[in-house]
Amino acid sequence: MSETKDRPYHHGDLRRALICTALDMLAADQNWTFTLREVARRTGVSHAAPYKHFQDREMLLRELARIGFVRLGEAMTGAMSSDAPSTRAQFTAAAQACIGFACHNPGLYRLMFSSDADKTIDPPLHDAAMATFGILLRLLENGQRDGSFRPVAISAQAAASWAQVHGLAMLAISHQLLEEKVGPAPIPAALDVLLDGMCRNA
Amino acid sequence: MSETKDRPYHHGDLRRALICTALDMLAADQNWTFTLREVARRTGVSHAAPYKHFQDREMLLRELARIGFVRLGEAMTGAMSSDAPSTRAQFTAAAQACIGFACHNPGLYRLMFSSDADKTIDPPLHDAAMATFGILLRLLENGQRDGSFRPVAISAQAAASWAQVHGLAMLAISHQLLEEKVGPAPIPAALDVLLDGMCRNA
DNA sequence: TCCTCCATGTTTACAGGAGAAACTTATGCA
DNA sequence: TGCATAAGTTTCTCCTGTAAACATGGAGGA
Repeated sequence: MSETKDRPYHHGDLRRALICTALDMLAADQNWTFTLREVARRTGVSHAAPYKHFQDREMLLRELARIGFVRLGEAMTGAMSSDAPSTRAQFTAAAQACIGFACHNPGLYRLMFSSDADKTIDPPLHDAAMATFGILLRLLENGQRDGSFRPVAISAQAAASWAQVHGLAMLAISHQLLEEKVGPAPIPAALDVLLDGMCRNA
Repeated sequence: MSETKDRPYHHGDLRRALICTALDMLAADQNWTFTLREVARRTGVSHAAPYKHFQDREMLLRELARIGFVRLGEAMTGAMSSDAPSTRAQFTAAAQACIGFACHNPGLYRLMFSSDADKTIDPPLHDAAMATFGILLRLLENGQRDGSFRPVAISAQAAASWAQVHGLAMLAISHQLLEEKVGPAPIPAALDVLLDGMCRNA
Protein backbone atom coordinates (compact mmCIF):
# COMPACT_ATOMS: atom_id res chain seq x y z
CA MET A 1 0.00 0.00 0.00
CA SER A 2 2.66 2.50 -0.92
CA GLU A 3 0.07 4.56 -2.73
CA THR A 4 -1.52 5.52 0.52
CA LYS A 5 1.28 8.04 0.87
CA ASP A 6 0.84 9.45 -2.62
CA ARG A 7 -2.82 10.18 -2.48
CA PRO A 8 -4.06 12.97 -0.23
CA TYR A 9 -7.18 12.41 1.79
CA HIS A 10 -9.12 14.71 -0.48
CA HIS A 11 -9.07 13.70 -4.08
CA GLY A 12 -9.33 17.18 -5.51
CA ASP A 13 -11.61 16.47 -8.45
CA LEU A 14 -13.33 13.22 -7.65
CA ARG A 15 -16.51 14.08 -9.48
CA ARG A 16 -14.70 14.43 -12.78
CA ALA A 17 -12.55 11.39 -12.07
CA LEU A 18 -15.60 9.24 -11.40
CA ILE A 19 -17.20 10.39 -14.62
CA CYS A 20 -14.06 9.53 -16.57
CA THR A 21 -13.84 6.08 -15.04
CA ALA A 22 -17.51 5.44 -15.71
CA LEU A 23 -17.18 6.62 -19.32
CA ASP A 24 -14.22 4.29 -19.75
CA MET A 25 -16.14 1.35 -18.36
CA LEU A 26 -19.13 2.23 -20.52
CA ALA A 27 -16.89 2.27 -23.56
CA ALA A 28 -15.18 -0.96 -22.59
CA ASP A 29 -18.15 -3.24 -22.26
CA GLN A 30 -20.75 -1.22 -24.15
CA ASN A 31 -23.31 -1.30 -21.40
CA TRP A 32 -23.90 0.41 -18.12
CA THR A 33 -24.17 -2.62 -15.90
CA PHE A 34 -21.07 -1.47 -14.05
CA THR A 35 -21.55 -1.05 -10.33
CA LEU A 36 -20.93 2.17 -8.51
CA ARG A 37 -18.60 0.29 -6.21
CA GLU A 38 -16.46 -0.83 -9.12
CA VAL A 39 -16.29 2.72 -10.40
CA ALA A 40 -15.16 3.86 -6.95
CA ARG A 41 -12.64 1.04 -6.72
CA ARG A 42 -11.07 1.87 -10.06
CA THR A 43 -10.95 5.51 -9.18
CA GLY A 44 -9.15 4.54 -5.98
CA VAL A 45 -11.66 5.74 -3.42
CA SER A 46 -14.00 4.09 -0.99
CA HIS A 47 -17.29 2.74 -2.24
CA ALA A 48 -19.26 5.40 -0.42
CA ALA A 49 -17.33 8.37 -1.78
CA PRO A 50 -19.35 8.65 -5.02
CA TYR A 51 -22.46 9.39 -2.98
CA LYS A 52 -20.92 12.73 -2.04
CA HIS A 53 -21.14 13.73 -5.69
CA PHE A 54 -24.09 11.77 -7.07
CA GLN A 55 -27.31 11.17 -5.23
CA ASP A 56 -27.49 7.65 -6.62
CA ARG A 57 -26.24 5.49 -9.44
CA GLU A 58 -28.88 6.79 -11.86
CA MET A 59 -27.81 10.36 -11.35
CA LEU A 60 -24.33 9.44 -12.52
CA LEU A 61 -25.84 7.71 -15.55
CA ARG A 62 -27.83 10.83 -16.41
CA GLU A 63 -24.70 12.94 -16.17
CA LEU A 64 -22.96 10.56 -18.57
CA ALA A 65 -25.90 10.85 -20.93
CA ARG A 66 -25.76 14.64 -20.74
CA ILE A 67 -22.09 14.60 -21.65
CA GLY A 68 -22.97 12.27 -24.49
CA PHE A 69 -25.44 14.75 -25.95
CA VAL A 70 -22.89 17.54 -25.70
CA ARG A 71 -20.28 15.46 -27.50
CA LEU A 72 -22.76 14.32 -30.12
CA GLY A 73 -23.64 17.93 -30.78
CA GLU A 74 -19.97 18.79 -31.17
CA ALA A 75 -19.48 15.91 -33.58
CA MET A 76 -22.42 16.99 -35.70
CA THR A 77 -21.46 20.66 -35.68
CA GLY A 78 -17.90 19.74 -36.59
CA ALA A 79 -19.03 17.63 -39.53
CA MET A 80 -21.29 20.40 -40.81
CA SER A 81 -18.68 23.11 -40.63
CA SER A 82 -16.66 21.40 -43.29
CA ASP A 83 -17.35 23.33 -46.49
CA ALA A 84 -20.16 21.25 -47.94
CA PRO A 85 -21.36 22.15 -51.44
CA SER A 86 -25.04 22.08 -50.50
CA THR A 87 -27.43 21.93 -47.60
CA ARG A 88 -28.25 18.40 -48.64
CA ALA A 89 -24.60 17.45 -48.41
CA GLN A 90 -24.38 19.18 -45.07
CA PHE A 91 -27.36 17.19 -43.86
CA THR A 92 -25.74 13.95 -44.95
CA ALA A 93 -22.52 14.91 -43.21
CA ALA A 94 -24.31 15.69 -39.94
CA ALA A 95 -26.35 12.50 -40.12
CA GLN A 96 -23.30 10.38 -40.76
CA ALA A 97 -21.48 12.13 -37.94
CA CYS A 98 -24.33 11.19 -35.63
CA ILE A 99 -24.35 7.59 -36.74
CA GLY A 100 -20.56 7.49 -36.59
CA PHE A 101 -20.68 8.80 -33.05
CA ALA A 102 -23.15 6.05 -32.14
CA CYS A 103 -20.95 3.38 -33.69
CA HIS A 104 -17.87 4.62 -31.86
CA ASN A 105 -19.73 5.01 -28.57
CA PRO A 106 -22.49 2.42 -28.71
CA GLY A 107 -22.85 2.09 -24.97
CA LEU A 108 -23.01 5.81 -24.41
CA TYR A 109 -25.41 6.31 -27.30
CA ARG A 110 -27.73 3.61 -26.02
CA LEU A 111 -27.63 5.11 -22.56
CA MET A 112 -28.52 8.54 -23.94
CA PHE A 113 -31.78 7.20 -25.33
CA SER A 114 -32.55 4.67 -22.62
CA SER A 115 -35.09 4.98 -19.88
CA ASP A 116 -32.21 5.30 -17.44
CA ALA A 117 -31.57 8.72 -18.93
CA ASP A 118 -34.97 10.08 -17.99
CA LYS A 119 -35.08 13.60 -19.34
CA THR A 120 -38.28 14.49 -17.55
CA ILE A 121 -36.59 14.53 -14.17
CA ASP A 122 -33.27 16.06 -15.15
CA PRO A 123 -33.41 19.56 -16.64
CA PRO A 124 -29.71 19.77 -17.61
CA LEU A 125 -30.01 16.48 -19.46
CA HIS A 126 -33.21 17.63 -21.14
CA ASP A 127 -31.58 20.87 -22.21
CA ALA A 128 -28.56 19.11 -23.64
CA ALA A 129 -30.76 16.76 -25.65
CA MET A 130 -32.84 19.62 -26.96
CA ALA A 131 -29.77 21.64 -27.90
CA THR A 132 -28.52 18.76 -30.02
CA PHE A 133 -31.92 18.42 -31.64
CA GLY A 134 -31.75 22.15 -32.37
CA ILE A 135 -28.74 21.60 -34.63
CA LEU A 136 -30.87 19.45 -36.90
CA LEU A 137 -33.72 21.91 -36.80
CA ARG A 138 -31.55 24.85 -37.88
CA LEU A 139 -30.16 22.77 -40.71
CA LEU A 140 -33.66 22.11 -42.00
CA GLU A 141 -34.56 25.79 -41.69
CA ASN A 142 -31.52 26.70 -43.76
CA GLY A 143 -32.48 24.13 -46.34
CA GLN A 144 -35.96 25.51 -46.70
CA ARG A 145 -34.71 29.09 -46.78
CA ASP A 146 -32.20 28.45 -49.54
CA GLY A 147 -34.80 26.50 -51.48
CA SER A 148 -33.07 23.16 -51.55
CA PHE A 149 -35.63 21.54 -49.25
CA ARG A 150 -39.32 21.37 -49.99
CA PRO A 151 -41.45 23.92 -48.14
CA VAL A 152 -43.32 21.36 -46.05
CA ALA A 153 -44.07 21.86 -42.37
CA ILE A 154 -40.64 21.92 -40.83
CA SER A 155 -41.82 19.84 -37.90
CA ALA A 156 -42.66 16.97 -40.25
CA GLN A 157 -39.22 17.03 -41.80
CA ALA A 158 -37.66 17.32 -38.36
CA ALA A 159 -39.53 14.29 -37.06
CA ALA A 160 -38.75 12.31 -40.18
CA SER A 161 -35.06 13.05 -40.28
CA TRP A 162 -34.50 12.76 -36.58
CA ALA A 163 -36.25 9.41 -36.52
CA GLN A 164 -34.35 8.28 -39.58
CA VAL A 165 -30.94 9.17 -38.23
CA HIS A 166 -31.67 7.84 -34.78
CA GLY A 167 -33.18 4.67 -36.18
CA LEU A 168 -30.20 4.02 -38.41
CA ALA A 169 -27.85 4.62 -35.50
CA MET A 170 -29.72 2.23 -33.25
CA LEU A 171 -29.96 -0.46 -35.90
CA ALA A 172 -26.30 -0.03 -36.75
CA ILE A 173 -25.09 -0.50 -33.21
CA SER A 174 -27.44 -3.44 -32.76
CA HIS A 175 -25.73 -5.03 -35.75
CA GLN A 176 -29.05 -5.35 -37.47
CA LEU A 177 -27.98 -3.71 -40.70
CA LEU A 178 -26.73 -6.97 -42.15
CA GLU A 179 -25.63 -6.83 -45.76
CA GLU A 180 -27.93 -9.71 -46.70
CA LYS A 181 -30.91 -7.66 -45.53
CA VAL A 182 -30.16 -4.05 -46.35
CA GLY A 183 -27.36 -4.11 -48.86
CA PRO A 184 -23.69 -3.16 -48.61
CA ALA A 185 -24.01 0.55 -47.75
CA PRO A 186 -27.39 0.93 -46.07
CA ILE A 187 -26.74 4.22 -44.34
CA PRO A 188 -26.07 6.50 -47.31
CA ALA A 189 -28.67 4.58 -49.28
CA ALA A 190 -31.31 5.08 -46.63
CA LEU A 191 -30.43 8.74 -46.18
CA ASP A 192 -30.79 9.24 -49.92
CA VAL A 193 -34.25 7.68 -49.90
CA LEU A 194 -35.28 10.12 -47.20
CA LEU A 195 -33.62 13.10 -48.85
CA ASP A 196 -35.38 12.29 -52.11
CA GLY A 197 -38.56 12.93 -50.20
CA MET A 198 -37.29 16.11 -48.59
CA CYS A 199 -35.43 17.85 -51.37
CA ARG A 200 -36.87 19.74 -54.27
CA ASN A 201 -34.96 18.25 -57.17
CA ALA A 202 -35.73 14.65 -56.32
CA MET B 1 -50.03 -20.55 5.12
CA SER B 2 -53.31 -22.08 4.06
CA GLU B 3 -52.22 -21.81 0.46
CA THR B 4 -49.63 -24.48 1.02
CA LYS B 5 -52.48 -26.94 0.71
CA ASP B 6 -53.83 -25.44 -2.51
CA ARG B 7 -50.66 -25.49 -4.51
CA PRO B 8 -49.16 -28.83 -5.49
CA TYR B 9 -45.43 -29.26 -5.19
CA HIS B 10 -45.06 -29.17 -8.93
CA HIS B 11 -46.43 -26.03 -10.51
CA GLY B 12 -47.41 -27.57 -13.81
CA ASP B 13 -46.42 -24.78 -16.14
CA LEU B 14 -43.99 -22.66 -14.22
CA ARG B 15 -42.07 -21.56 -17.27
CA ARG B 16 -45.11 -19.91 -18.79
CA ALA B 17 -46.18 -18.50 -15.44
CA LEU B 18 -42.77 -16.87 -14.90
CA ILE B 19 -42.90 -15.35 -18.35
CA CYS B 20 -46.36 -13.91 -17.69
CA THR B 21 -45.29 -12.42 -14.38
CA ALA B 22 -42.18 -10.93 -15.94
CA LEU B 23 -44.18 -9.47 -18.82
CA ASP B 24 -46.58 -7.94 -16.32
CA MET B 25 -43.75 -6.38 -14.33
CA LEU B 26 -42.15 -5.14 -17.53
CA ALA B 27 -45.42 -3.51 -18.51
CA ALA B 28 -45.97 -2.06 -15.06
CA ASP B 29 -42.76 -0.13 -14.63
CA GLN B 30 -41.61 0.07 -18.23
CA ASN B 31 -38.16 -1.27 -17.58
CA TRP B 32 -36.58 -4.59 -16.89
CA THR B 33 -34.88 -3.82 -13.62
CA PHE B 34 -37.09 -6.37 -11.93
CA THR B 35 -35.21 -9.04 -10.05
CA LEU B 36 -35.55 -12.70 -10.72
CA ARG B 37 -36.33 -13.20 -7.05
CA GLU B 38 -39.25 -10.81 -7.27
CA VAL B 39 -40.58 -12.62 -10.32
CA ALA B 40 -40.35 -15.91 -8.44
CA ARG B 41 -41.98 -14.38 -5.39
CA ARG B 42 -44.93 -13.03 -7.34
CA THR B 43 -45.34 -16.31 -9.11
CA GLY B 44 -45.52 -17.95 -5.71
CA VAL B 45 -42.47 -20.08 -6.03
CA SER B 46 -39.07 -20.25 -4.38
CA HIS B 47 -36.39 -17.89 -5.62
CA ALA B 48 -34.31 -20.69 -7.09
CA ALA B 49 -37.10 -22.33 -9.05
CA PRO B 50 -36.70 -20.10 -12.14
CA TYR B 51 -33.24 -21.51 -12.69
CA LYS B 52 -34.83 -24.83 -13.63
CA HIS B 53 -36.30 -23.08 -16.67
CA PHE B 54 -33.89 -20.26 -17.48
CA GLN B 55 -30.15 -20.53 -17.30
CA ASP B 56 -29.91 -17.04 -15.93
CA ARG B 57 -31.78 -13.76 -15.74
CA GLU B 58 -30.68 -12.70 -19.22
CA MET B 59 -32.07 -15.82 -20.80
CA LEU B 60 -35.49 -14.90 -19.44
CA LEU B 61 -35.08 -11.39 -20.84
CA ARG B 62 -34.24 -12.78 -24.26
CA GLU B 63 -37.31 -14.99 -24.18
CA LEU B 64 -39.43 -11.94 -23.37
CA ALA B 65 -37.85 -10.13 -26.29
CA ARG B 66 -38.56 -13.05 -28.58
CA ILE B 67 -42.21 -13.02 -27.59
CA GLY B 68 -42.20 -9.29 -28.20
CA PHE B 69 -41.06 -9.76 -31.78
CA VAL B 70 -43.71 -12.37 -32.38
CA ARG B 71 -46.43 -10.09 -31.04
CA LEU B 72 -45.10 -7.12 -32.97
CA GLY B 73 -45.24 -9.20 -36.12
CA GLU B 74 -48.82 -10.16 -35.38
CA ALA B 75 -49.77 -6.55 -34.80
CA MET B 76 -48.23 -5.46 -38.09
CA THR B 77 -49.72 -8.31 -40.05
CA GLY B 78 -53.10 -7.63 -38.51
CA ALA B 79 -52.97 -3.97 -39.45
CA MET B 80 -51.99 -4.78 -43.02
CA SER B 81 -54.71 -7.31 -43.57
CA SER B 82 -57.33 -4.62 -43.23
CA ASP B 83 -58.42 -3.83 -46.79
CA ALA B 84 -56.14 -0.91 -47.54
CA PRO B 85 -56.71 0.92 -50.83
CA SER B 86 -53.02 0.98 -51.76
CA THR B 87 -49.65 -0.42 -50.85
CA ARG B 88 -48.72 2.98 -49.55
CA ALA B 89 -51.72 2.93 -47.22
CA GLN B 90 -50.79 -0.58 -46.19
CA PHE B 91 -47.28 0.58 -45.39
CA THR B 92 -48.61 3.40 -43.26
CA ALA B 93 -50.90 1.01 -41.44
CA ALA B 94 -48.08 -1.41 -40.67
CA ALA B 95 -45.78 1.38 -39.56
CA GLN B 96 -48.39 2.86 -37.27
CA ALA B 97 -49.11 -0.58 -35.88
CA CYS B 98 -45.45 -0.95 -35.04
CA ILE B 99 -45.27 2.44 -33.38
CA GLY B 100 -48.55 1.79 -31.61
CA PHE B 101 -47.18 -1.48 -30.32
CA ALA B 102 -44.13 0.34 -28.99
CA CYS B 103 -46.26 2.97 -27.28
CA HIS B 104 -48.44 0.34 -25.64
CA ASN B 105 -45.48 -1.81 -24.62
CA PRO B 106 -42.62 0.65 -24.19
CA GLY B 107 -40.67 -1.52 -21.80
CA LEU B 108 -40.95 -4.59 -23.94
CA TYR B 109 -40.14 -2.66 -27.11
CA ARG B 110 -37.04 -1.15 -25.52
CA LEU B 111 -35.96 -4.55 -24.29
CA MET B 112 -36.35 -6.01 -27.78
CA PHE B 113 -33.79 -3.58 -29.15
CA SER B 114 -31.52 -3.39 -26.14
CA SER B 115 -28.16 -5.04 -25.73
CA ASP B 116 -29.75 -7.33 -23.17
CA ALA B 117 -31.57 -8.97 -26.06
CA ASP B 118 -28.40 -10.06 -27.80
CA LYS B 119 -29.50 -11.73 -31.00
CA THR B 120 -26.06 -13.06 -31.81
CA ILE B 121 -26.17 -15.59 -28.99
CA ASP B 122 -29.83 -16.59 -29.22
CA PRO B 123 -30.95 -18.15 -32.50
CA PRO B 124 -34.68 -18.26 -31.68
CA LEU B 125 -34.59 -14.57 -30.81
CA HIS B 126 -32.64 -13.80 -33.96
CA ASP B 127 -35.11 -15.72 -36.08
CA ALA B 128 -38.10 -13.97 -34.53
CA ALA B 129 -36.54 -10.56 -35.18
CA MET B 130 -35.75 -11.47 -38.76
CA ALA B 131 -39.25 -12.81 -39.36
CA THR B 132 -40.71 -9.50 -38.27
CA PHE B 133 -38.30 -7.64 -40.51
CA GLY B 134 -39.42 -9.91 -43.32
CA ILE B 135 -42.94 -8.49 -43.10
CA LEU B 136 -41.61 -5.08 -44.01
CA LEU B 137 -39.48 -6.48 -46.77
CA ARG B 138 -42.38 -8.28 -48.45
CA LEU B 139 -44.44 -5.12 -48.27
CA LEU B 140 -41.74 -3.19 -50.12
CA GLU B 141 -41.45 -5.95 -52.71
CA ASN B 142 -45.18 -5.77 -53.31
CA GLY B 143 -44.98 -2.02 -53.65
CA GLN B 144 -42.28 -2.21 -56.26
CA ARG B 145 -44.04 -4.99 -58.13
CA ASP B 146 -47.34 -3.15 -58.38
CA GLY B 147 -45.51 0.00 -59.42
CA SER B 148 -46.48 2.22 -56.53
CA PHE B 149 -42.96 2.32 -55.11
CA ARG B 150 -39.95 3.55 -57.02
CA PRO B 151 -37.73 0.82 -58.45
CA VAL B 152 -34.73 1.64 -56.25
CA ALA B 153 -32.58 -1.02 -54.61
CA ILE B 154 -34.98 -2.66 -52.24
CA SER B 155 -32.35 -2.86 -49.53
CA ALA B 156 -32.09 0.94 -49.47
CA GLN B 157 -35.81 1.33 -49.03
CA ALA B 158 -35.78 -1.40 -46.42
CA ALA B 159 -33.06 0.30 -44.40
CA ALA B 160 -34.74 3.67 -44.72
CA SER B 161 -38.18 2.55 -43.70
CA TRP B 162 -37.04 0.23 -40.97
CA ALA B 163 -34.90 2.97 -39.47
CA GLN B 164 -37.69 5.47 -39.84
CA VAL B 165 -40.31 3.37 -38.13
CA HIS B 166 -37.97 2.18 -35.42
CA GLY B 167 -36.68 5.69 -34.86
CA LEU B 168 -40.17 7.12 -34.55
CA ALA B 169 -41.11 4.38 -32.14
CA MET B 170 -38.07 4.98 -29.97
CA LEU B 171 -38.52 8.73 -29.94
CA ALA B 172 -42.20 8.38 -29.22
CA ILE B 173 -41.71 6.17 -26.18
CA SER B 174 -38.91 8.43 -24.98
CA HIS B 175 -41.42 11.29 -25.07
CA GLN B 176 -39.15 13.22 -27.33
CA LEU B 177 -41.76 13.93 -29.98
CA LEU B 178 -42.93 17.06 -28.19
CA GLU B 179 -45.47 19.14 -30.07
CA GLU B 180 -43.35 22.27 -29.74
CA LYS B 181 -40.56 20.53 -31.63
CA VAL B 182 -42.17 18.28 -34.19
CA GLY B 183 -45.74 19.48 -34.53
CA PRO B 184 -49.04 18.00 -33.43
CA ALA B 185 -49.03 14.75 -35.45
CA PRO B 186 -45.39 13.96 -36.11
CA ILE B 187 -45.78 10.29 -36.91
CA PRO B 188 -48.05 10.45 -39.99
CA ALA B 189 -46.23 13.60 -41.05
CA ALA B 190 -42.84 11.94 -40.84
CA LEU B 191 -44.06 8.81 -42.59
CA ASP B 192 -45.40 10.96 -45.40
CA VAL B 193 -42.06 12.68 -45.83
CA LEU B 194 -40.42 9.29 -46.19
CA LEU B 195 -43.11 7.91 -48.47
CA ASP B 196 -42.77 10.95 -50.71
CA GLY B 197 -39.24 9.75 -51.29
CA MET B 198 -40.25 6.15 -51.84
CA CYS B 199 -43.39 6.39 -53.93
CA ARG B 200 -43.65 7.17 -57.60
CA ASN B 201 -46.33 9.83 -57.62
CA ALA B 202 -44.68 12.02 -55.05
C1' DT C 1 -48.82 -53.33 -7.66
C1' DC C 2 -44.72 -51.30 -6.30
C1' DC C 3 -40.23 -49.33 -6.98
C1' DT C 4 -37.10 -46.39 -8.92
C1' DC C 5 -35.68 -42.44 -11.84
C1' DC C 6 -35.61 -37.76 -12.81
C1' DA C 7 -37.67 -33.34 -13.80
C1' DT C 8 -39.07 -29.86 -11.00
C1' DG C 9 -39.39 -27.94 -6.75
C1' DT C 10 -37.11 -26.06 -1.97
C1' DT C 11 -33.56 -24.81 1.42
C1' DT C 12 -29.28 -23.21 2.55
C1' DA C 13 -25.14 -20.74 1.66
C1' DC C 14 -22.11 -17.28 -0.16
C1' DA C 15 -20.12 -13.39 -2.60
C1' DG C 16 -21.11 -9.32 -3.95
C1' DG C 17 -23.98 -4.46 -4.50
C1' DA C 18 -26.93 -0.30 -3.04
C1' DG C 19 -27.30 2.91 0.07
C1' DA C 20 -27.72 4.92 5.06
C1' DA C 21 -25.40 6.45 9.23
C1' DA C 22 -21.78 7.59 11.95
C1' DC C 23 -17.14 8.85 12.04
C1' DT C 24 -12.64 11.33 10.25
C1' DT C 25 -9.84 14.63 7.84
C1' DA C 26 -8.37 18.83 5.90
C1' DT C 27 -9.51 23.25 4.12
C1' DG C 28 -11.28 27.88 3.64
C1' DC C 29 -12.73 31.63 6.03
C1' DA C 30 -13.99 34.70 10.12
C1' DT D 1 -6.27 30.69 15.75
C1' DG D 2 -10.07 27.91 15.48
C1' DC D 3 -14.30 26.23 13.84
C1' DA D 4 -17.88 24.97 10.21
C1' DT D 5 -18.20 22.20 6.56
C1' DA D 6 -17.19 19.63 2.32
C1' DA D 7 -15.29 15.43 1.11
C1' DG D 8 -13.52 11.11 2.47
C1' DT D 9 -13.88 6.40 5.16
C1' DT D 10 -15.90 2.57 7.93
C1' DT D 11 -19.50 -0.09 9.24
C1' DC D 12 -24.00 -1.91 8.81
C1' DT D 13 -28.35 -3.75 6.86
C1' DC D 14 -30.99 -5.55 3.37
C1' DC D 15 -31.16 -7.29 -1.17
C1' DT D 16 -29.59 -9.80 -5.37
C1' DG D 17 -27.75 -13.64 -8.44
C1' DT D 18 -26.49 -18.05 -8.48
C1' DA D 19 -24.52 -22.63 -6.89
C1' DA D 20 -25.19 -26.94 -4.28
C1' DA D 21 -27.55 -30.13 -1.73
C1' DC D 22 -31.88 -31.90 -0.67
C1' DA D 23 -37.14 -33.05 -1.27
C1' DT D 24 -41.18 -34.43 -3.86
C1' DG D 25 -44.17 -36.69 -6.76
C1' DG D 26 -45.47 -38.46 -11.37
C1' DA D 27 -44.30 -41.77 -15.22
C1' DG D 28 -42.61 -46.09 -16.78
C1' DG D 29 -40.83 -50.71 -16.13
C1' DA D 30 -40.43 -55.22 -13.13
